[in-house]
Amino acid sequence: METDSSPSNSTIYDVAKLAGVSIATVSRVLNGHSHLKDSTRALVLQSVKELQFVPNNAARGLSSGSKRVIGLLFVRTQSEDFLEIVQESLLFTDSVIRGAERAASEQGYSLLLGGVESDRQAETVDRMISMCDGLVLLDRTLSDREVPVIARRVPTVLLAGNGRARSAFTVRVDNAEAMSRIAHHLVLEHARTRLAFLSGFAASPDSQARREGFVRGALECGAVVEDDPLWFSDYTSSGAVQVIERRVATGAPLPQAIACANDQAAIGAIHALKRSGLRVPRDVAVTGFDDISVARHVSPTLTTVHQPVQQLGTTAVQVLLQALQSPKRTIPLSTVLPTTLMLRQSCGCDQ
Amino acid sequence: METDSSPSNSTIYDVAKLAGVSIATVSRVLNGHSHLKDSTRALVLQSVKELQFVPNNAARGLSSGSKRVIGLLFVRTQSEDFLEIVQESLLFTDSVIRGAERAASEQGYSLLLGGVESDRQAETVDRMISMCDGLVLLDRTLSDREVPVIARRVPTVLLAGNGRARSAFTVRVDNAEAMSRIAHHLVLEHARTRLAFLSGFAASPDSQARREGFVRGALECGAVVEDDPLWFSDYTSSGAVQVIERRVATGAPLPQAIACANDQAAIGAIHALKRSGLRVPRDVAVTGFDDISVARHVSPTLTTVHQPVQQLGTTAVQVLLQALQSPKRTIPLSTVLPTTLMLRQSCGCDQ
DNA sequence: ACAGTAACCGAAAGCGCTTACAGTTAACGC
DNA sequence: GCGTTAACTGTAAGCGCTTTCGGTTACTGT
Repeated sequence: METDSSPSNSTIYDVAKLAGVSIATVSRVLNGHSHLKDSTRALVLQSVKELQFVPNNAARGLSSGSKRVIGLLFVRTQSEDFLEIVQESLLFTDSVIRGAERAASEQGYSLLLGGVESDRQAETVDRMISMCDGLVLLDRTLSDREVPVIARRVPTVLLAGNGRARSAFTVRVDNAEAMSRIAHHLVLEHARTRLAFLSGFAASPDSQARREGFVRGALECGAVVEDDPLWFSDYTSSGAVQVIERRVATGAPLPQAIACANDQAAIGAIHALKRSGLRVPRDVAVTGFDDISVARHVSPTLTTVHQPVQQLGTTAVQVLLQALQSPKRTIPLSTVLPTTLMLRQSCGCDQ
Repeated sequence: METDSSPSNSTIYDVAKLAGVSIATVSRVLNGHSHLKDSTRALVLQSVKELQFVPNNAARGLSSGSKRVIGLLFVRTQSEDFLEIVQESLLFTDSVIRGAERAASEQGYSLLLGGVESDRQAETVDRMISMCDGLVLLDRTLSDREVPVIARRVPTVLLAGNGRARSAFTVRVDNAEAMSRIAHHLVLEHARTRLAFLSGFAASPDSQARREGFVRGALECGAVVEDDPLWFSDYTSSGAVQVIERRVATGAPLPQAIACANDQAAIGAIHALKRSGLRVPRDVAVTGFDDISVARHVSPTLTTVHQPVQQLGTTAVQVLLQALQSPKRTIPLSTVLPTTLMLRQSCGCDQ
């Protein structure tokens, strides 16, 4: 039993003694119960202030069963090198954290951070479980196999998954729907009928959903999407440059519009197209996804899809807290947040 | 007493019963004590695995006095509007958070986030104190008056303060030293003798320290720094533009070099100078501070000072953990991390 | 064979709270 | 005046761990 290094803080007993009441009464005052004489309450509060008393949260948690902490698990990027994609995911995670922290704080909860590295996963997860009332998992932090195991042990919300998981609550944006809207826009507003989708990692659920939505949207308007493994890339600008160069080298006429899985790729694609002497959007329209901050500063400005990133975090926490506070009431298993189409120059709008 | 919503987790008693030992033995196994028969240890570990037992951290904290949580207090930006300066401080805080989380995790601690809004300060602070073994305070999260009060109640590390606080441990970069080096560089390498410093907020300790170091460095080399209230600004690009415009309007010959309190201001200054028909760095050299990501992409590329932001977070946590773990040993009250001069085009280097 | 010792383990006392339950008092109606 | 109720407050039993202290073995050496 090691003693606190700081001047040992006062306890509820000290407050009770000073106020001349029982600890039960102090506790009731602290927790805002009714049926307390105003004079008693005032007396207790006075003593609390005098002693600078702050209840010990560990004791509180132990006794009440609720620790008032929720945990956020995310992938901790290994190194500090600033590859584009790392930087991007960094911003995404950070914004989610901000949103989550705010939402938790609003309800008197705190947010505990758990960065997961591929090794020592289990350790971190166990630590988080032991400390939190519930968890928010960023997508792809844990493998699909593990999520249900966790979810069975502690209330869990999955963030930005593909929405298929039925083991935990899910909060996400509708990637497919957004891309479908882009397809419609390109076909119906800009009369592009030969299209292509530049994918991110083939294994990425986000990329898959975006592709799927785009193809569906295109078909709905009678357009076609090139189907060639050539179009699979890796979310980076340089990856996109390569794809465009190879595609140009085939000699076949290019599609009239290229939708990219994210903004970085779109920027790379535009760059490569220009270098091949093509005009964007006149010859080829290009769109992105994410609405990163430079999207409105490149030339042409980039048409893309804006995700409410902070709100994803906020909503995840709100769903989790609801689940914690009313386990009985059924809460929708999946929450979908709306995206916003940012129509700018690269699709042909806003010239 | 509310019951856990999830299938009530097993306790140390369950493990003990299953293994046929006492809870004391289980506890000892869990905490890696010696003097345990190997067979007993194995038996207990087997039971732990079987029951998926994870010790309740609240109970642990209550009993041992150490919660294995450290808290990070930062200013929560109010709105989601992305003013330049907000964006920048956002990145700074986020990087610190990343660094702190990593360092905490490495020692088996978790990081608890506490975003402070101007109202409801006390509430957040109390919550953090009640949950954490120690706190890291980002600079200017709390007023100077409050820091000592907190520090007296719980071990505290101040991040990026001016190093004057003697009430708590401090981790920071040496703003003054870095700016002094810049002054030396401008004078000795580029032969600029008439200089100016474009300040941030007048009240900002960072800005003050940077100005002080710059002036000192300039004097050391026999150069002079313009001393005119005109040069006080607000860390923003537009603020810097105004300053330059007013300064140009005076008709007096401009200084040969302008050191700015941060990169945003430097970028604004360069913009304004160019618009007035001046060449950077030929006519006027300009430098920044922070090394934001666009610094290497503007034209001319920006000479500036790079801070090890993640490492600030990491170091703060390490100092705090040392203080927690060995309260007896004296730990240096102030830790100063080195900065790196990024010499690029805007000072005249690297043409 | 027996004290002495080391190695190992269990009993039990808390850590600082919350809350069920059991008072105690004051006010009220008849 | 006496039961009845409402409004308060106190007593005490835990919550699930860690750790002190002491007890039980199982070896030593003689």
